[in-house]
Amino acid sequence: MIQLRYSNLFAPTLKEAPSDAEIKSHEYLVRGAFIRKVTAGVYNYLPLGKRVLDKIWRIVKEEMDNIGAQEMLMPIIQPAELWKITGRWDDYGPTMMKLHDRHEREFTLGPTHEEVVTFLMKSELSSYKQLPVTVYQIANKYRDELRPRYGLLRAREFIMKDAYSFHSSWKSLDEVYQDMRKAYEKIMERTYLKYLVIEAASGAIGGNQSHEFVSLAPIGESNVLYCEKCGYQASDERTLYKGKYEKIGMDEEEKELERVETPNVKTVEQVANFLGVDKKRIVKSLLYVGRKGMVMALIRGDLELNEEKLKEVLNDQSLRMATPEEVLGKFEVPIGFIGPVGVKDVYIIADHSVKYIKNAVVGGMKEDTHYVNVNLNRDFKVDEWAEMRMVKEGDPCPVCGAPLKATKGIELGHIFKLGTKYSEAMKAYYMDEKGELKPFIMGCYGWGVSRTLSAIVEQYHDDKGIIWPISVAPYTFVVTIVNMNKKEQVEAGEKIYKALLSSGEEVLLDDRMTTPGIKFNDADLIGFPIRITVGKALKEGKVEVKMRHSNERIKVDYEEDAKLIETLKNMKESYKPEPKV
RNA sequence: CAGGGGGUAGUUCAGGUGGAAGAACGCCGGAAUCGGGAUCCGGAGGUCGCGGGUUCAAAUCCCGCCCCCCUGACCA
Repeated sequence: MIQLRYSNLFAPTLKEAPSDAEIKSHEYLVRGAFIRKVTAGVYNYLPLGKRVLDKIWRIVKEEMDNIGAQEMLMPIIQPAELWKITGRWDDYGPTMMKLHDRHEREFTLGPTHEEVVTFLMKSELSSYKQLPVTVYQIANKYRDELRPRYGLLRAREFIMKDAYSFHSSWKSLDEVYQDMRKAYEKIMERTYLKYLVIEAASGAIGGNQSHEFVSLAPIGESNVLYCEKCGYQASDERTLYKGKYEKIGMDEEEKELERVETPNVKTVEQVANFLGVDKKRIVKSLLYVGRKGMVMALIRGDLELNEEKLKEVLNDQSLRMATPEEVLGKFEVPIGFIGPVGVKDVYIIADHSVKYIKNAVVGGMKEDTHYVNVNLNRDFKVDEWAEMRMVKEGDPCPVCGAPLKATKGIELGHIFKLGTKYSEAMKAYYMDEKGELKPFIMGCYGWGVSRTLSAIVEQYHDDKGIIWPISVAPYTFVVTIVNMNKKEQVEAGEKIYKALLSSGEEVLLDDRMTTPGIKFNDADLIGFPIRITVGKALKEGKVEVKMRHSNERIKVDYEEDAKLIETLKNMKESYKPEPKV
């Protein structure tokens, strides 16, 4: 039996919140001695944090093993060549931590492993008889986040479980996809997280499908739209607009095109105020840079453009907004005054909302001017129409039309049917029954393991600290000896501690030579589910047992081990903290 | 990357018009205590982010760099 007493535990708790903690999970994980920052977005896991991490790790591992996924380990350092084959050296580019060796060969610290695993399978699998195969790993990942924050939530180094499956049929992929879905639901249940499974696909295109597993939290960075009427749940980025298009001035006569002075009036808001028109009458012109050059995207002034949709429509993940300098270089017009009128050599793509605006307002293509009374086809042309708006709360549900509701969450899991994107790019083929070479059909499945710690703390805490669900608690019980100078308290504490240990429970004995207040506050902060207080009640032959979540306290006889253990196990059974959401 | 704030003890922070480095908490030793970070006495602990400059003298002024934090994410 391994014994570790609190007096020997490396758990430096903090009374004050660290100055950079903005959210409770970050504050409590640091104060409770679970983690310590090394540098922005990079953390040490202290012994308590490692214990919690191990529990989550084990849950994830067990659920993967249960569905027949095989654990392996892939390298953190990956050569640039692999990423150049799939084009992601540029697509993923800025988010990757890049480095080079002494010979100036380029590498990345892997943000994910599709390239590596596909390359592996390309060399090692050659026949349909060897398929399907699902492999996974739980390992460090690296992303050079624009701005790391929120402790483990948006970190630059983090621990992720990533699984990859290889198939010779879509049906087989679908089976593993469904298995993964169930496994993820089990992980959510075993960590007691309140969650939603949301559609992350923009439509049923060629069997491509994707779901996110989102742990609910107001501070979450995923925006979820859901429909109370039909049960539709999806990320806002992927929700299609299927509502009506408002007609703006469509009953008016087409007026004569006119260029007006709008000194220093740039944003839609400013233009609307300055000219005294509705924002809906303005056509917003956004310039993007992609693989095939520049693209101008148009959308009604009051709407937001959904970049994900644009990238998908144009099939170009490298798409990004042009910089002000690039805009100036292209049109010799500063941002704020560009528009589609007179544009010739730039591809123009427009949201359907633009179709229904007559006598619109657009940038004047000359500093400090705008065009008014602009009309489609007469004054500008559109090369392609698409649905590209960011759907918001209140917009109609794409399935049933009822108004959508919005909520926020933390993305923990993401499962994706990749299809043959990577296998084709990397020429990873197997031979089928007919002797033909076919690209592997693939799926990939991620789970943010380190991030799960934060997600749990976000849902399970109060103003004193963390309230761990037992399945992930660093220890289930803490035995608190109130007065270390009283021999009988020390003896009773030891006795209970050893009895719990030998009955297979995870327990920590707080034998520190310090005041009770410190012990109680640390216990609450760290969040042990059940505290056994060995103190003044000992005179009556009793110890006090306190539940962290409910504050319920009972006194129990401690003399008889068997009975005490039974009582404690019963209390453990009844320990059910409520998620805060 | 842009804009703003900051870097002084383990932590949270004062100090800043140039003139002997501070508080609280924590830590160490001791006393008295022992059911909610309690009290008293004594003590240790700093390259004031790094480098350069100005000066008799720099934490303080100037220049360069690094790091951290906040806001934003080019929505024209």
